[in-house]
Amino acid sequence: MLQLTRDASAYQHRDSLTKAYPDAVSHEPFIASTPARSLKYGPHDSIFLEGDQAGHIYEMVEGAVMLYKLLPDGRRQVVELLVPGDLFGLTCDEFQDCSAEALTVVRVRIHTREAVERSAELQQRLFCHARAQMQALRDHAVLLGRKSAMERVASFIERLALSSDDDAIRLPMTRQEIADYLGLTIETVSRSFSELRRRGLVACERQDVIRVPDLERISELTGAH
Amino acid sequence: MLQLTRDASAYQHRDSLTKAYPDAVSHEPFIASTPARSLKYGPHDSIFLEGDQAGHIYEMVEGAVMLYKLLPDGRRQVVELLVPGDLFGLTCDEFQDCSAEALTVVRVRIHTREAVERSAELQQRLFCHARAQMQALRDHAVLLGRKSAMERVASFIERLALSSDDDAIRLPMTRQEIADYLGLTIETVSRSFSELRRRGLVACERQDVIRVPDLERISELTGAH
DNA sequence: CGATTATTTGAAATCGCTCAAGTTGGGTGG
DNA sequence: CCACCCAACTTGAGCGATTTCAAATAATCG
Repeated sequence: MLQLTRDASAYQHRDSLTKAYPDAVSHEPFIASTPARSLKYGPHDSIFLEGDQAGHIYEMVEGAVMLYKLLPDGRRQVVELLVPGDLFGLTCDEFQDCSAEALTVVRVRIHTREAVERSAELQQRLFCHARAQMQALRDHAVLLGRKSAMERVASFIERLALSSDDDAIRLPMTRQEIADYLGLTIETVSRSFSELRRRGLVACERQDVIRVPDLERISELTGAH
Repeated sequence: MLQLTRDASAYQHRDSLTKAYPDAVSHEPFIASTPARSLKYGPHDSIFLEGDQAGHIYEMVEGAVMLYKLLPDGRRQVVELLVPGDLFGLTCDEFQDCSAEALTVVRVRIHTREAVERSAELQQRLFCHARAQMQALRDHAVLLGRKSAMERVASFIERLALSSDDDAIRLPMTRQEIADYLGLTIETVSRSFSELRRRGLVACERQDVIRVPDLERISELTGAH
């Protein structure tokens, strides 16, 4: 039976957004019992689009995926970043309410609705997962509604750094994708990174690999401390 | 068993944010089977605070509630508006991740976690409800991250108007609360309303009651059409 | 190595914010 | 019932953070 226990563990293993290099971050299957189909995507591959028939449940095994929505004039807002262990694609509706695109090489396992309906344990984890994602969305609403550009970028780096076990943090997204996630323009994101570099708070090895010598000083800039 | 069916009905009855006057919008119990405790709050009463022990599940029966988060320096972001039929207060964690405050006179029914764990039908509705709230949060992320001030206000009015059966729409929130919901300042919200009034797109009877003669023209301003 | 794309930087414009008065309106008590 | 009061709202002026527009530079991939 679905237990509404105080268990955040289902959302703890947020790792591979951050791995310096996306070498096989394997992840034990979320849904062990099912003969699930496995799929692989390359960077920038579309997984599904807003409005698509919502068929099954995707379980992240490796890589990073973004969920985004578009306005008719082309403005884009990235609403979620997904890493191994995360689930997505499940709606109560008939259709997807946002689009999903692979940021890196991505492996997902695909489960049918029926498989989910059969497994009580799965339902519980699914539910807790939804709650955790909701918490993340609320935090993101605070970021989008109330934080300055620098605070947004610092929050983003802090999140990556916290979930990284490596010293070098790989940015899984282009500047444009980061901008669309943080509700900024690409130029503002770039300027914020430059400013942090100038201040010695981040070091860039390559465009997409950064080092954070002192995470504490980044955290002070997030607005949440 | 928890059915992951394509059923958005659990989230359809968004009504009383909009009733011109909050006269007893009664709502059939979401959870019929439980001997649930009922509670009443007045406008601006706090229901719980971020960090409070997360005990039970609240079911909205009457009125409107806002969920919000604060940054340490006092900046506030309203992350959700709740109306009869909505559920809140349920976390996977031990603690509330945001605060809840009554906007109007509010009646809620309170259920224990145990009661929820006993009812399969309830779990399903709870789950679908969480999905629907998530969709709302994603839409709100688009608003906060990508829409102009006028587009935000128009989106807000459109939402109220769509869920209103009356011609007169009662704003259940002060300008400050609207501002904190839309990620703006109180002055910007006020100026946007004035601009809409000047253009004849809304008429104000009182500060907190407006009329929308032509909803179509408001919709054109939301950025989503 | 060259072409192409992504990123950075600069300068100017703009939208929304801040600060500072006014104004309105609803409620209260005389 | 009216005058007053207080809080909520509106309006104005100036400022500033972020965007926009335009190049320049750097990185990536054949």
